[in-house]
Amino acid sequence: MNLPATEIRPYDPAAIEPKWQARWNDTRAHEVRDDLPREQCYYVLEMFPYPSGKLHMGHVRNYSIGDAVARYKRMRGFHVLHPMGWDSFGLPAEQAAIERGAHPKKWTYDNIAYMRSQLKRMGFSYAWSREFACSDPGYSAREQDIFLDLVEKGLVYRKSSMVNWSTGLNTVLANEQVIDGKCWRTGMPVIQKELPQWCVRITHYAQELLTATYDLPGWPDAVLVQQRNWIGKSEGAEIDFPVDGHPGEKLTVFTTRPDTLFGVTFMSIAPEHAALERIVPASHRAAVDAFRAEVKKVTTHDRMGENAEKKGCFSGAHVINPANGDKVPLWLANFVVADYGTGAVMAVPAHDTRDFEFARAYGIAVKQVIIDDAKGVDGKPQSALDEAFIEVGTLVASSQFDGQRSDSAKSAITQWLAARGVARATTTWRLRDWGISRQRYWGNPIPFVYGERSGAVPLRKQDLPVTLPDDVAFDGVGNPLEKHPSWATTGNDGKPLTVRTAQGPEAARRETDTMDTFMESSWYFARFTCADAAKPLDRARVDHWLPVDLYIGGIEHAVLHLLYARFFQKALCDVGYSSRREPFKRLLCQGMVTMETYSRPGEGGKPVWFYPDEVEVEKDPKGKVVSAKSKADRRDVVVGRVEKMSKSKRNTVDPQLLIDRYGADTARLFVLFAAPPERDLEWNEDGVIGQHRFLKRLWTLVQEQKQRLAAVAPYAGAAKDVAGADQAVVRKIHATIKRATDAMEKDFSFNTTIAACMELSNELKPEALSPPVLKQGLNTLVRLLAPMVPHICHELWEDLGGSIGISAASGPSGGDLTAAGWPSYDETQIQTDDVDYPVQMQGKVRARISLPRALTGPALDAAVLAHPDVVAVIGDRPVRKLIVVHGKIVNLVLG
RNA sequence: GCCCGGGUGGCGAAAUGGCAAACGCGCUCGACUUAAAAUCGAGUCCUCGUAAGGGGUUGCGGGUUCGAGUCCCGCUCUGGGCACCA
Repeated sequence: MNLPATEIRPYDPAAIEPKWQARWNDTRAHEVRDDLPREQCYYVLEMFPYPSGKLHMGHVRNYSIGDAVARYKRMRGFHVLHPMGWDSFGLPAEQAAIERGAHPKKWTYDNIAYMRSQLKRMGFSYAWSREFACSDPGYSAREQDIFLDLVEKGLVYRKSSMVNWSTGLNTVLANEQVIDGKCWRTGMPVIQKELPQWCVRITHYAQELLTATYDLPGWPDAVLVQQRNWIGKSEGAEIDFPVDGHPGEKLTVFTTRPDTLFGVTFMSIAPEHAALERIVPASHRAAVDAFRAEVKKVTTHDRMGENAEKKGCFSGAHVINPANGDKVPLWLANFVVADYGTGAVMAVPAHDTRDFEFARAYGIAVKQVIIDDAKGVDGKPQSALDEAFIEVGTLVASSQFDGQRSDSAKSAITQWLAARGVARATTTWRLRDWGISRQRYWGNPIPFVYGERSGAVPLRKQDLPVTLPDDVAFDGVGNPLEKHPSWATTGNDGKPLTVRTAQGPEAARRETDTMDTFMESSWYFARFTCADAAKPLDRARVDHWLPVDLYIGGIEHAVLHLLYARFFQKALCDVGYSSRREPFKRLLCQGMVTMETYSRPGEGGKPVWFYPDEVEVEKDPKGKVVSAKSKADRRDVVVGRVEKMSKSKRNTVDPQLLIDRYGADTARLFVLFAAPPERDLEWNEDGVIGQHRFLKRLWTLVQEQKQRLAAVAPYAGAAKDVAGADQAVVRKIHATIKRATDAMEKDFSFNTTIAACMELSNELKPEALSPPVLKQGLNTLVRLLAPMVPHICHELWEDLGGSIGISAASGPSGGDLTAAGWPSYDETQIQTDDVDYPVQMQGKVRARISLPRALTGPALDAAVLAHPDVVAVIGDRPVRKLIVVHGKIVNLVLG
């Protein structure tokens, strides 16, 4: 009894989506209290965005995943904390100021306003009352408080050191921000420069950061492994080598292979090493100075990158091997890193690949002291090595250690030297302290001042916050704060800035560097638990909500943000703000949204990028782009590789177009359906139409049936009490709920959840079903889809009378969809009475037989063998083996 | 070089060791329409065959198993991370 098409309300997302968004907003539907039992609470968080202008596809994917989880958990009866904010300090704001004169603050907050409206238009269920931006005084000022707490705890120090200097940004970068020797933002070269820096002592937590990675079962292994590699613990020994002809002078090396000590034939040392001043003889001074100058000229990448040439220079000095008294030459080497280990390395060409190459190049002796066990131990070294032997073996030519295996000899040799006071067992870390000084305006000021005579002094908490001046000029060179006429020298009271000393007030100048923006993202998840607190953090609420139950974001943050955040949380504990030492219990790393890039070489080799809609592409039959032309001038552009969508490379697709055309629900459904969350998603929106059709079909079906179903109670009985299509659909309903629930609980495979819902939808044929079963089917679909496509589901739930049907798994009952809850299923309702067993022989299905599910064991075996179709397959051959897997399959092995 | 992923139709992808290709896109045919769009129905891995039906197929080569896309060994291609780190 379908109604005439003209009377059916068409599916109009532009009408129903704003309607529900307004209702959620007006009823503060997604706010949450902080005082409910923790086991009933759930904290789900997506990495907050940098307000770059507008949402991109990666955001839409990230937040659609998070919102589906948040809404699902609410339907399961949890009190869900699902907040959103803005990582709003950062370089692009300043670039905008330089390029088009927009003030960073205005540019940033305009972007936030627009992006907030986009998030609301997507219908994401955030607790908006907790929203903040990192550049808000309420956040940045409290971060300054925390900074002073860290200072007091000894976790911040000032150090002059070689830093990564971005020639593009005129600022310092952390190691993590240097990619292939280039700036991670601009791609411009990074050089080494000596500069005073504020450093945060992340290395203090190196061991804990490492150990705890073995106790984070909710994190993907790939991320944990990356963090372990980054922390880079290596155990070995420091060994002192006296310098020949300089009594009292020694050079200390760090090695992980003390077992090879008797094979040392030279020592290599970093060109920057301070001891060189004292020990290089006059005869070699000029050569050494020339070498050092040459090394200093090139960038770290050119000096030590994968294609860098190994270069060395003999220092003229010799050192004495403490194990055997050998006098070996000291070489400067460009590949020795000054700030790892001790900046000097004992070189064993026979047992180290790099030393071997260096020895070959400079004609230095190779002395073998470890013999490959596999080649037989005859107590003599092989005549000549053609490559370094770096495996475990047996020691030779090593005095009293001859015959020991190299793994046990490590500690034996270390102890022997330690007893003489010339070596110590040591652990060295790859992880360095985090330099946070940035020569930039749009960041959080570092709350220090420099007294004229007394040097760096932290501000007192009552003198905080340090606020940025608004009247600054941007010309793209250096730090605008430094060039401001008065800011650095004026106190909060407007008077000249001073520090107190025993001798009275002393004129002072503010630190003009600002903090690395990774500082802000290192504790925002904690601030969301108590965004209204007067203190930086309210310990009770932080401990109530942390650790975040599920944190969702891009895999590209595996070592940057995710390591800093773990460190910061530990530091916050140690200054008293929390007792939860790990911030994120479970981590879901969504794959990147990728797309081809289009470019042309521009001035100075810097490419000029094109947006996808500025080019016309030609595809091969597989859909791969083979060539492209600019629409503007009809000339070819270079089709680059498929990579992460990013504004700088312009390979972005604006999600707003999708929303405007199909609505937020379709956009959400599509990004969830296109691939499982952790897989990279090469953008192609050909499939969007399928998701839109599905929603439209569901909509139309409900509109057509709602009057017929108005007074009908959904079927709530067992499958066996109905027949035919009804019975099949009841089973399907339970099976679908099971699949959807498993996906939500186990692996967030929304793509298969959606597929399961489509299958159920395809079976809901009104003319074949009784009204109660049809209503149960529609109710179930609406509830299962609600976390992913909330607007249409709320609307349809109303159309269906808001009734409940299958009992809610948990949570209160009522007419509201969220309160109605997630449907539960009954495993026994899924199974049919008979099982269709495929009968397999030699890997091929030869027959299909139907037998009662109740049959098991020997009775089932007998029934299989007696079945006429099986008898026919067997023929007159003997049955060597019969495997019957109950409920699954039959396999015959014939003679 | 080392450490992680991944390789399944024309495409996005499914598949607790148990009937490979569910679901969707695209495509073909049909219905509705003056027509188009929208919508609905049927078909769509390859191959032999008019058909019924047969054979083959998850990057390559081996192995374990009654049974392998799935587990093990070796290779290969590919994406990502780390890297003269002593």
